[in-house]
Amino acid sequence: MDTKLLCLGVLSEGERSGYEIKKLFETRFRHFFVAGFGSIYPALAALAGEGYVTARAVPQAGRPDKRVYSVTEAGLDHFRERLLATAPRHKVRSEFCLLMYFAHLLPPERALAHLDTMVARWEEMLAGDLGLSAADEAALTPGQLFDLGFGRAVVGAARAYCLERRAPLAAALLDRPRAAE
Amino acid sequence: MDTKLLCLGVLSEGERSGYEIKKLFETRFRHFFVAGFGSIYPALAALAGEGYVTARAVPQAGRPDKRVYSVTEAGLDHFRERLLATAPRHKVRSEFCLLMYFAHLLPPERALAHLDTMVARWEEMLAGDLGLSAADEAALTPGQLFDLGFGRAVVGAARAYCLERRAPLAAALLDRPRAAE
DNA sequence: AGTAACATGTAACGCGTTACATGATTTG
DNA sequence: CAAATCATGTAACGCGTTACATGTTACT
Repeated sequence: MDTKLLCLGVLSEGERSGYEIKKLFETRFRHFFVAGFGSIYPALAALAGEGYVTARAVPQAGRPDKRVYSVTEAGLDHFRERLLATAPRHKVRSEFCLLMYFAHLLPPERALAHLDTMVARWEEMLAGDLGLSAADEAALTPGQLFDLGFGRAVVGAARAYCLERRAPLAAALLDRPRAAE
Repeated sequence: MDTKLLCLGVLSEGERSGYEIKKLFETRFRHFFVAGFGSIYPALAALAGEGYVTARAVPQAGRPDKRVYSVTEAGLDHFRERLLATAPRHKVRSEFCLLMYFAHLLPPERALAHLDTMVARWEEMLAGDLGLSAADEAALTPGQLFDLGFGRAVVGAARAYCLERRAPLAAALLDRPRAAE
């Protein structure tokens, strides 16, 4: 279970609640990892059951209690071991590419709208979590910095390619609109 | 089930056996979709059960029979409908980025080896399926051409970034090797 | 002699996604 | 007044991965 591993990893940087971990996933890891509450909460419960993390209830004014998790020594050891045993994979699953591949079966304006949607999403990412200032970057570990740059490079390339190819693609699709239904 | 959808898609370009579809996935779709036999064969069986494809046994000399599938009219309609209902998502799941993020918990040479592994894999892709000649490209639909370029742009950017950042990363990791165990 | 390629399938397991369930406070 | 945010969890379903099962031909 990868979610368990990543939870352990972020907890190695400091104690956090499940909700906070989710937020962190949405910012720092957004460009290479996604997990919902339905994965995170059970993962934390399992880690606690295995003795890799401990939970502490933190009461809050007018809010439900937070369950704040901390990694144990056994947890840190386990995390390092698992890291050493992890193979470097990098997998992409893209419905966007699928849609583009079969663009000739779609109304042209639909295909172009999909393209614009993706460009907008990528620009959001670049302006948001991937767009930190130089000052913020000074506080990062070499690895975190590497990941940040990697995200920028890859997402930036996707965006640039789509913008560059939009006009030629539009022309080609409108040239022979084989399937406007 | 996405595998079903993609199988239907490739069959819309012509009849093929499950084995051939797998080969096609490994070449044309490698950079944005992965599926094994364990997904493809059941997917084809399900599509046949729904009447979206028909199967035909092709005897072969000294080999087991091929089951060659063809898409039906209902199948083509269904495919177009499903395409129209598909949202453009683009998801990355990367153990490589995870490893880099926590590189400070790894022996530096291990982190760099992972990086080299990925560069080699990406170069293989660029030289292989993504590296067609201009003559081959003329035969592609606009969408196929777009995907090919997209793959080149994104994979190329990942490769270039890793090569560019290798030396600075190595220096930073060796500067304070916090966890050579 | 051994490995890779050709060829099809089943079954179990793991894991993630989605929907459901609940409830207070803050912001627009 | 509605929507978003904070906050935690369960359960079912879907789907993919992996391992198992079998057998021939061609190449090294």
